[in-house]
This record gives sequence, structure tokens and C-alpha cells, in this order.
Amino acid sequence: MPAAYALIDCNNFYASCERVFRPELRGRPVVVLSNNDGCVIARSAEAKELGVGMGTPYFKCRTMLERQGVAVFSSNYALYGDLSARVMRVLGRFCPSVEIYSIDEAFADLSGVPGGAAAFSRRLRATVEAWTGIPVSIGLGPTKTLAKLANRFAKKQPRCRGVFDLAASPDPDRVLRWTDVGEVWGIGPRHAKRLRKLGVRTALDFRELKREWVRRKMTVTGLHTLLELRGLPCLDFASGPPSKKTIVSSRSFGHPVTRLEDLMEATAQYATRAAEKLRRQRSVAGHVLVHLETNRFRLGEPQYNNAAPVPLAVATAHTPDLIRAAQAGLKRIFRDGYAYKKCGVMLSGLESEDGRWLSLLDLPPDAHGRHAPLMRAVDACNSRWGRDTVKFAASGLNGTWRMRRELCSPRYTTAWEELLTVKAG
DNA sequence: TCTGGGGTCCTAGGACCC
DNA sequence: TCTGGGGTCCTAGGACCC
Repeated sequence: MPAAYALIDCNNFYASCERVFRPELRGRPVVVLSNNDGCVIARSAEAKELGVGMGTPYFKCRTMLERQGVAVFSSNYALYGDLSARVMRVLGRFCPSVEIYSIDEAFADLSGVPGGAAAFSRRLRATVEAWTGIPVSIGLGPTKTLAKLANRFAKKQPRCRGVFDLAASPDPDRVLRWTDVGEVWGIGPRHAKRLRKLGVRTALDFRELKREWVRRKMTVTGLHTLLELRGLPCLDFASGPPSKKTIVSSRSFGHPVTRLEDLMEATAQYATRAAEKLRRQRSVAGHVLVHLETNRFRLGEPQYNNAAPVPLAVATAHTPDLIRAAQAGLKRIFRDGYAYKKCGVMLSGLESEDGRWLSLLDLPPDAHGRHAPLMRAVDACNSRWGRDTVKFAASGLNGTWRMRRELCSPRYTTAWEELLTVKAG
């Protein structure tokens, strides 16, 4: 039996999340903004119809959104992360195997499910929506790339009612002809532009190209896309999340920042977040990279961008060590007289906590090993009582650099004091 | 005044090794 | 006029994804 991959994708995920606890917003246009209320990153179907573009800066569309009565939200990742986990739990309960691909998407291998993949998917879709409040679309195909393509068809064609099985279609080529080449998973804007110039306009045109040509012009990743469109699986199905090879924590500031002290606080904060992610995957880091940048959109102002790599003598996940290293790097690249927009911390050279190498002389002292119980206790407190219940003084208390989130909804599902209140009577 | 954040993979070229 | 052959590792840049 040929493999039946499903791609389950939440519809307009962040906008749908905002609606779960605000049912009066159903049928109304909803928009979610990026951090700092910078630009539009999610739109409900109604907002898309109004012509609100993905990635449009908020300050450019604000008036229009207000005039049209669009409900606008700052991004609320506490809410989205939690609702995502609920959706994934439902999928995990019913599907033989699930690969979580992103916050709002998962692949499932539905080969051999009783009653056929399409009927199974219809029930799954109804269950996810009933149990979580999140509407999903499901595409089915013999490879991941074709499942993606089928999913897009399911979303755009109302008569599919959210589920489309490419393998069961009487004319699968028609769907490929309907799909613009730039919409194919793995073909980005650069390649799409180049392909269109050569007259390759649809997924079907692309599928008919010679494999040698694709290999030469688009490397093996392009070749994989080609073969997947032909029904030959090239992309593995992974049931567990792979460990990250780099971990980044980086943010734009709420206001331009000029003082080193503020950058030091922000850097400590980002190093702390990165260290938390590092410990969650049970890894240690061998390198820290700090980067710093001014606002590239301000053409008249002096620009400065720099990054400092800081190798660690002993790989560690000990937050104070990572803060120290990051701040040392920051001091090296900081230049007075610029208005900074953003800084960030990247951890690389990651190894498993158990398999790590120790320095020959164990110098400096192996803080990670010695202090592991301390960091575990800090993580446990913050996990139980909420982020930053225990924090490092180096990241400060009320820095002006913190993000703006003026339109944030409550953390309905992850903070006791923000639970929804229902009045009866 | 205001333009997100976090990842992966591939390739070419340089440094370095024997 | 002439300057081997064969490797590995690292980094930067480009392309892609959500």
C-alpha cells in the first residue's frame, strides 16, 4: 500500500486562537501583530478579504484597520503555544504517528488506518475543532510535498470542506496545474522568479523538468522537491523532534536604545531565555554569539551592525556563565553614539548534556556540572509558578528596552489570574 | 513614532593536514 | 618553463521554511 501522508494545518492559527475565548469575533476580521506590534503576521479569512497584506507594518495599515472594525491583537505566544499543544495532543491520540512540524502544522502517517485516510481525516478534523476550538485543514498525498499541496487545495476550495486526498482525485494533475510554482513547498521567491522567466509557471510545469537541470540549478534540495512531486518520497518522517543545532533568543526593542547598561540587561535576558531552551533539550553549548544592530529602516541615521563570537572553555548550560560570556562579547562590539534597535544571543556548538567533553584541566571550574541541581531548581520554580518567578538581577527589572504589546489578550489558559470569567443569570 | 523571531540545509572557498 | 594528490574542517552566504 502506498504511504498516505497527511498534513494537518491550523487555519489562520493565531487569529483562530484569539477567537477561541472571544466567540463574538467569529465572522469578524481579526489580525495579529508581530512582537513590538510591528507588522501583521496573521489574518483571519475576513481580514485577508479586506486586502490586509502579510507582513504589512502596523503603522501603515492602522487607520484602515480601525475604519474597517478589524479586531487587532499583539501576539500572545503563551496562548498560542498552549493551544498548539492541545491540538497536537488530539492528533497524537488518534494518529498512528505524528511529526510536529511547526506551531500550527503536523504531518501524520495514515497508511493503513481503518476506513481509509480520507474518512479518517474528516473525523479527525471535526474532533480537533470540537475539542480545541481550532479549525484545521487536512491534505493527503503519497509524499510530504504532495500532502502540503493537497492541504493548500483543501484550504482554498470550499467544496473540499477542509479535507482533500490527492491520491483519490480523478485528475491529480489538474491540482498541480492549478498550483503556482512559487506555492510549492521548497520553492521560494528567488527560484520561483527564475523559473517563471523560463516559462515554468505551475507545479505541473516544474514536475516535468529534467532532473539533471534541477539538480544543477537548484541543488539536491530542489531535486528532492521535484522527485516528491513525482510521488517519490525523499523527505523523512520523524516522529520525535530533532535536537536543535543552534538556539537563538533575539528581540527588537520597544524604543531605540543607546546606553550600554540597557544593552547589558537585554543581553542577560536573552542569554537567560536561550539557556532555558538549551536545558529543556538537555544540551550544553560550546559557543556564544552576541549580535547588535541599529534600525536599518532609518536611512538617514548612522548604521552599525556587529557580532562577537565567544568560545566557552567548557560547554555549559549554566545561566550565569552564559550571561557572563554574552555580556563580555557585547562589551567588545558596543560603540557609543548609535541608536540600537535589536540585539540577540545565539548558542551553538551544542552537545548532549551526558555526552559532553570536559576540559583537560577542568579549568575554569566546571560550573555546569556543579550547579546543575541549582539550575534544575530554578527551572522547576519558573515552570510551576510562571516565567521569571526566579530571575537573574543582571537582566534588570523595568528596562525601557522591553517590547511593546499594547493589544495583548489575556493568557486564558496559562495564568490563574487571567482565566476567563463567566457570569450567569 | 512605528517595519518579527527562530530555524534548517547546501555550496564554495580557504585553511590546514599528510 | 615550471608548481601533486587527496583529504577534512570551518565559515560565509544564499536559499528555504514557519
